[in-house]
Amino acid sequence: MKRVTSTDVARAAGVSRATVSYVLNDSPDRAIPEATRLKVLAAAERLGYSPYAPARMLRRGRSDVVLLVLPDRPQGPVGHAMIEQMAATLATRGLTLVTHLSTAHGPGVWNAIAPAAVVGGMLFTPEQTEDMRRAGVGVIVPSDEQAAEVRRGESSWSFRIGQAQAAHLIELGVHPIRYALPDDPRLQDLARQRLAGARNACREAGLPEPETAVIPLDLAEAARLVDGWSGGVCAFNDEVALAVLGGLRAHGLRAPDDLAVIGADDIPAARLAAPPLTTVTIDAGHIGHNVACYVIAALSGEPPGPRPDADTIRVIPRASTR
Amino acid sequence: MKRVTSTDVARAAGVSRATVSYVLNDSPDRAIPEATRLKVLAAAERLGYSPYAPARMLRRGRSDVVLLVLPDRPQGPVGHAMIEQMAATLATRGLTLVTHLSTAHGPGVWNAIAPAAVVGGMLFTPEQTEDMRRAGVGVIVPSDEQAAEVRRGESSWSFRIGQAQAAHLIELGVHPIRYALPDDPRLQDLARQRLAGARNACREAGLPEPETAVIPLDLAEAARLVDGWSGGVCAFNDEVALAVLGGLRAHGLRAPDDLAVIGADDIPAARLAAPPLTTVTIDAGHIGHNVACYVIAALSGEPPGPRPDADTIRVIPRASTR
DNA sequence: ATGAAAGCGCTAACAT
DNA sequence: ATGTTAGCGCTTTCAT
Repeated sequence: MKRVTSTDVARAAGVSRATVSYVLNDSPDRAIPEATRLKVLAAAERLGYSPYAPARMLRRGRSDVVLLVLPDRPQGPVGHAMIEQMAATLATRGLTLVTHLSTAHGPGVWNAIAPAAVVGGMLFTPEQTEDMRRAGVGVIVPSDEQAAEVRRGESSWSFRIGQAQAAHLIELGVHPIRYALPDDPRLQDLARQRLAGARNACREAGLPEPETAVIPLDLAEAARLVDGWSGGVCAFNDEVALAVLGGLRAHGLRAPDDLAVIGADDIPAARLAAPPLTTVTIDAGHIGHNVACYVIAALSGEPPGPRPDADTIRVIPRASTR
Repeated sequence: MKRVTSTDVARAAGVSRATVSYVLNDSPDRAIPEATRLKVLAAAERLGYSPYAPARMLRRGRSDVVLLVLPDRPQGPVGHAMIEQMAATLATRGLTLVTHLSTAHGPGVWNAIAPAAVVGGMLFTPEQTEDMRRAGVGVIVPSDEQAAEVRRGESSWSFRIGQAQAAHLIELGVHPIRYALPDDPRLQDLARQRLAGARNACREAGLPEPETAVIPLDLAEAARLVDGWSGGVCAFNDEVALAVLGGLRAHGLRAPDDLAVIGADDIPAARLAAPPLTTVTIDAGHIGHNVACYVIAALSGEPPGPRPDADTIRVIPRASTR
């Protein structure tokens, strides 16, 4: 299978390679008569020509690819919607989004695809950042400053999810408040951030720190662990919340009377649980769009736009609280 | 931010660019004395050199990137494990896996990254295949023959999942058997295949075709729709199954006594449901590994290996049947 | 209005 | 054992 090059198109159209390039990129300040234009376009179409990306990149010194590096954990519907919206927004500027799981097999992906920008679904190590810089990546998200904010626990969406959960329980006057952690090692980073948010909400309300417990996704174990609990519990996510609900059921108890339970992420199973699970959700599309806009701005050297609004997080009250 | 090139390394090491290239790719049948080798390696390390992918691709005429194109629907834990394992296996051969959502914003991704192979999480249109060929993609999965098999409903894993569900119910002597479909439009293709598998199992057992019903992920709706059902139901996936279970509960009925329910995918919520949900699961790691091996073989021009074994699909019996 | 030619960074065939 | 050199396919400056 031989590659069709711009030379082929030039020959077929009876013009030079330069002219082909001008037409196909419709270069500004270039006067091409309609006749030639059409000839070239027709030839390109007929031959099924598409410029070879590596050569184009090499010459122009930049790429139209944005790389999203995801942490090694399944993306639920939220993550999916985020990626989808991000890709859509980037596409409006001719940018293509590809993703990669960050299990770090082999060396950095950025070397393999030389993207214009890299967006992290998590924080990067300084070595990684350095490596990306050397690979010629122009824009890195989160930037050093953004990463620092997250590390200080001031800004991440995860933090605010934890906050919203606890705030909801506090508003309901539930007490004491506990925090149920996942046992999956891949979720520990996220859990730390969400927990920090919940702690913060308690502190601000003048309440004691929530007690924490690791709840595996196993009915028998969960039942054992929730024995004697009362008040309310913020679960790391909906799955952990379902485990708590199940543990409760095993004792013949139920939410919210015996224990108020709030989850996070609003997975489909949440609304179908017994009882339906109160949860916290995040406007994934909005976030995806925002990130994409940030990348686009940064790539064109513009100053970073305003921070995304705070109203992307919402409690969805259902029967497991209230 | 200036790019570090092999010229810089050559200068720093006091050798030619060719030597640098030889050392870094440790080219076979090239005798490089240890002394030079170390000098070059040290210089490269110190300067933080990494070869520029586009230039390398241009010269070698091939890429080390494999592109996985996913259909526009959230990947559960199964999809995630599959991708993860596939990436791991590919990495052992120096191949990097990147993924892309196939919502077809803009033109094909393959033009943007010129991958060595493209693997589809779904079928490609003939136009897409043609486009990929022209973009120089060497290996395409599914191949035309594989795609034809899937279209004939003979081979896809989805088909076999449906089959396994119905077979389990049949073995239990449950009757009649229904099939519960999802209402998410993004799942219709998959649903068709799984349903076909269930139909096939019924036919082979000499049973009538299962009646179908679309069950939205909403308790009230589900309750209305399952009213009067008896026997057993194969749900498209665990979420639909949870809706059925919820609908049953609303009538004060329960599985398996009033209706046997079997799901698919074994999402975490399945084992936490009331009652715990019988489901069908697939050995994602095994599949990911197989696909990767197929790609590796095809890239080296070898004949395609043997078909993956059939034992990657398993019923996990829990309380909602039996 | 169009073409000729240089060169992006890299590898590999061919010297030396 | 190492260096010289010719492109890979593309865009773009400069000439015509």
